[in-house]
Order: sequence, then structure tokens, then C-alpha cells
Amino acid sequence: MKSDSIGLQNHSKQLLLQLNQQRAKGYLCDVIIVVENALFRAHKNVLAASSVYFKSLVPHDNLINLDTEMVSPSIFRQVLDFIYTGCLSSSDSVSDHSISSLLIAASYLQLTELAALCRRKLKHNGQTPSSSNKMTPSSSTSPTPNGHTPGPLCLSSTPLHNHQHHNNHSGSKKGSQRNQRPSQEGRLREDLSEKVFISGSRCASLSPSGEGRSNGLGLDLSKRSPSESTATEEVSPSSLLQSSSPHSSSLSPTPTPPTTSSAKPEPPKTSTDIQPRAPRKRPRGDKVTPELEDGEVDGEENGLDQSEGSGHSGRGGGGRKGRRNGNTNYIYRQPQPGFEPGVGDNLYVCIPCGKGFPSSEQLNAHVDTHTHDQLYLKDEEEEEECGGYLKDKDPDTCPDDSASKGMKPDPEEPGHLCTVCSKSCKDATSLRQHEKSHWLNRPFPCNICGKLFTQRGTMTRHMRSHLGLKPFACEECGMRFTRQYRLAEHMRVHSGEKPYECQLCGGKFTQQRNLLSHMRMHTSPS
DNA sequence: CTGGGGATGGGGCCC
DNA sequence: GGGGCCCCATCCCCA
Repeated sequence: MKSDSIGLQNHSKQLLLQLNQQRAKGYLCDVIIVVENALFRAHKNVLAASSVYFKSLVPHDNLINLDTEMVSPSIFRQVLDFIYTGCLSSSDSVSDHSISSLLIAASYLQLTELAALCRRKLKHNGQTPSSSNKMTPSSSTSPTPNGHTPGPLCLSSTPLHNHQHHNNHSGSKKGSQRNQRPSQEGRLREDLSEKVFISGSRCASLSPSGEGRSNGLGLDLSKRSPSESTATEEVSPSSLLQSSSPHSSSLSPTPTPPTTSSAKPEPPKTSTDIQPRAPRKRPRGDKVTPELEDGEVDGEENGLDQSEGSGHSGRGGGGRKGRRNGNTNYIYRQPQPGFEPGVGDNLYVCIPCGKGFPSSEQLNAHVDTHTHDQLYLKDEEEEEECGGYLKDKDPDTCPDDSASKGMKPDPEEPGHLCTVCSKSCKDATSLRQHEKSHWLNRPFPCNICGKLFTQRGTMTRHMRSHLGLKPFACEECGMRFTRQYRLAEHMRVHSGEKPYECQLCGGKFTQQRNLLSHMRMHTSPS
């Protein structure tokens, strides 16, 4: 570095400030940290830049479950604040006890600077840092530049520190566990979609003490005793679902759901690393009843879910996702009184609260009671504004706008032509919907992963995959699906029906898509 | 090791 | 808003 380089003195500070503000809004947050029943959104880059620990994990996971024995929600919040500001909240609120907790958390998360800060603070207070809090000495002490002690709890300069040495590859094994995915974005989606409940389920099974027992649902948001519930802003998954408003503040740092993390002092579980891929059993032919092998899955886990991982093989344990998770059953629920898996009428289960309903309508109505409010209201506004934001860029090209204002494609006209592709739609509504497909701006973001959608319905469906809401259950094997269509498709596995026949070779298939795939084999040059 | 088949998940889009 | 269908991507098993 040239010493004479020109630069802005406050640049790093401003940058951090911006990042922190973005974090508060959930803007561009790309990772979720789960601590007990609280969710914290953050930026991978920031976490990776400040913690070797996170650095090893964030490349592979979008949802990270922290060990609650090492860090509590309230402590993690302070940790996160520190990461984003270089300071701990007002020192008066930081007791020696919480400093110790912070030290433990900092050590666990390999936040060297914070650990050093805590040690100094404890030392200053005449306390001896717990022996358990050992950090790599090398990295831990970064004497404050200038040697001055920046306020009791502040780093003097750039709080974020680049840890160059990160031998820790705990995360890499996860990566290697799976085949590399071509699509990063796809991976992200997958990860997120699994993580939420997985972590929950995993916790349930990993935690011997039963602590962290999810209420059965993968996302057990609620299970904690009231007294335990932290004061942190908690957000239930359902609320995530409902509050998916575009720039919603629901992303704010403290939501709360599910899972407790396992109580192991090891690296935080990320969904991928915890589950060994379950050996796939050959399901064909033998129908396995959804009944879970008792004993294999402890009581709380069985529920409706067809624990595929646990040897249950209804159809080979599900698709890639399921398989990947191994035991992944998205729905881990504690049996509710009167609610028997696969038995009775309550086949439609609300993941967040575990209640069962006899119909999807009832389930949906119920889910709405969990959530709705803001989300949809906001979405409404957002949608309306959409015109707005398209308009800002180019008023003339905003389909919504034009449609609603009776511009070119007059909705009243018989042939409703798309202004972009000239597609003819049968009515104004269809046209409006179709034109949305041309939008560059997608007004419906997923609150969990931030992915944007043009249609609310698609976003809602997507959110359900995050939350593990699978209302459609197979009566044969208990496997559950997010879409009825999938269930119908799946049922052919049991019935043996193969309605799709290849006109070239006579091969029959249960699914049209597989026939199409097969046809490509015929047509491809190979 | 490879390709085909079976099965599932997710997103887009239309009705 | 939900249902249905199509397409793409993946995974796993097996020959």
C-alpha cells in the first residue's frame, strides 16, 4: 500500500454503517443464523470477514444453527451488533456475566477481536476469563491499534477484521458431501428450503436431553417455555410467510423460530453437515407404511411425517431433497393429542403450531390466522406500487400500468394483446398476469432467502417449501407434498399406473416429465 | 463408469 | 389465491 494513497477517512465506517442499516432492514441479507428460537439475518460477507468460524460455513450454508450452549439469542444479538459496529452496546448494560457469555460466544464463533475485547474488559474488571474460553491466541489478540483502549467495549478502528488464516474447513466437508452444484442460486434455494426444518428436526434428534425438542415440526417455533422466550424480536416461520412484504421489516434481526440447536460444542450445525445421507432403501414394491419405527425416531419426531430417513422407505425417501437430508422429514411434529399420523382426519398439518386439520382449506385458513396481516397488506401495496416502480423507470413499459390505465392493450378490447410479446390473452386479468412475466422487477420477495417472484402465489408456494408446509399426504406411505398435483403424481407410484407411453418404443411411464425426458433420449443425437 | 429410468423438488405461467 | 401443468434440475438405483 502506498502511504500516499488518497482515501476517505470515514469510508470503512460509512460502509459498515450502511451494512448495519441494511441488516436492520434485512436488505440483501443472505444468511440466517438460528439461535434457539431466534433468527438473525445477516450478510455472509460481513460474517465471513469477522469470524473464521462463519467464514468456513457461509459458503456452504444459508442457514446456520448455533449451539445454544455456547451462545444465547441475546448474546448473539450483541455479537452481531459488534460485528456490524465494532462496538458492544452500552457498557453499562454489559455485566461481567454477559461479558463472560460474550467471551464464550466469541471463542465459539472465533471472533478473535471480540474475544480479545471481552478479555480485556474482564481483566479490567478484575475477572479472570473462564478457562473454557480459549481462543487461538495468535489471532485473538489484536492489540488495539494505537494501543489505546477504545472505550471499554469498542474496537478502535475497523471492527471487521480479515482473518487470513482460516484453516478451518469444517464447512468444506459439507460441500464435498454433495456434488457440486452448478447453480449457485439453485443451491441456495435448496439449502434454505431445507434448513429451516431440517435444523429443527435434527435438533430434535440430536439433542439427547430432549431439549430443543421441536414441537415436532421442523420449525418449532414455539416450543420454548415462555420464560425462555427471549425478548428478542421473534418471528415465527409463519410470520415469515405472512410477512413477506417486499422490504419488510420482518427481516429485522430477530425473528424467532424453530429449532434449537443441538447442544454440542461443535461447529454450528448447518443443515448440510448434520445429516449423513441416509442410506436409501429400495422401496420399490414394498410399501412401507408411514408408521415410523418407534424407537428409531423418538416420540417427538414421528408425527405425520414419514420419516424417510429412518429407514422408512416409502418411495425411496423422497426426492433429492429428502434424500439429501437423509432423515429429512420436513415435518417433525409432536403428536398432538387427537392427532395421529396418517390416521384420522387431520392430515393437513400446520408446521408452525403442529395443529392438524381435515382439509387444506381449513389448514390454509388456520395458517392465515398465524400470519397474515402485514404481509399481504404490504404485498398489496407493493403490487400497487409496482406500477410505481416500473413507472419510475419507464412508464410506458409498465404493463400493469398500461393495463390498468387502459393504455395500449385496452382491457376492454376482445383480443388482449401483450404489449411485450403480442401474446393474445382472453381477458384483461389474464393479460395482466401474463404481462407480469415480462417484468424485470418482481414484487414478491421471499422473506427467508430473498428470492423474488412475479406472482404472489408462487412466492407463497415457495415460502411453504421453506417452512415445510406440506398439506398433501399420501395415504399409502405418508409421504407429504406441497402440491396436490405432486401427490396425484406420486400416487401412481403406488398404483403402478403408467399412463404415459412412448410412441417410439412403447415404454411406459408414470410421469409425463419422465416420458419427455425419455423422448429426449430418443431424439438427442447421442 | 455410464446411461437410462424412477422419483421428487422448485419455479414459471396459465386458467 | 389456488390448481394444474410444463420445464428444469437432481438424486438414486440399476443394468
